[in-house]
Amino acid sequence: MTIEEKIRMTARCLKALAHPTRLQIVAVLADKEMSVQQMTQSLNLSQSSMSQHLNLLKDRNALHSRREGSQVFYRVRDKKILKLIDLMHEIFGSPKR
Amino acid sequence: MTIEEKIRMTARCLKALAHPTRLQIVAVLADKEMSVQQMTQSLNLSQSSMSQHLNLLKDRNALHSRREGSQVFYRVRDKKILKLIDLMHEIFGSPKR
DNA sequence: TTCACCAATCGTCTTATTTTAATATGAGTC
DNA sequence: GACTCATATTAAAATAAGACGATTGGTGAA
Repeated sequence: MTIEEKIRMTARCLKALAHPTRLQIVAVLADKEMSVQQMTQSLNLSQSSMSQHLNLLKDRNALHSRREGSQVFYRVRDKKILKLIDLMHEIFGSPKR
Repeated sequence: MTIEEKIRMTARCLKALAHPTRLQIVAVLADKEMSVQQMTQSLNLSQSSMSQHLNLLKDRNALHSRREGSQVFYRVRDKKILKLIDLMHEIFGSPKR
């Protein structure tokens, strides 16, 4: 993997987290797994949108999914992601405007 | 600041880093400051684009700038940002595809 | 197999982001 | 002031991302 590829890759993954809804998803999944419909309700978003966000996060290796019957449960794949978000708050904690 | 605002704020700052060019900028500025033209050359980008990316990063508190005569030098405002990027690599290091 | 339920995908509309070219500002020199 | 070089700003066009309804797919129950 060239350095350019690595950079594109990292940007791609950052982008996955760089959306309010997806940050909320990760926050909600911080300590438990949830089904798509549970999240659809609790974050008040259409099922379609929710599914797309979840799929994106999964594709970028942020989430893991598990099917149980007709439901699909998602959870955070790596707790380090939560650490990353904390670090974000720490760095950009005091808003400029 | 409500929790929703905090989340929007964090997403906003993550978005600032979630672009290949801006990641490169931060990487290049990791250990030194550089003028706009130096970066324009070394990253092979138009002056206008570079200026806009730099301004975005500055607006999000990621960079700091200093004018010296007709030139403007940029540097990373907070070394923690570099830590953040390292953590990114660590988490998303092994690409899925 | 048919139905009901949950999730994923598709098509489209809307909105946001990025790039480019053109123009403007600002500093230093003559 | 006029001129040059370095940055910044603006406006337009190109591209990417997001939302939502409708459709499709998969699962289990009757």
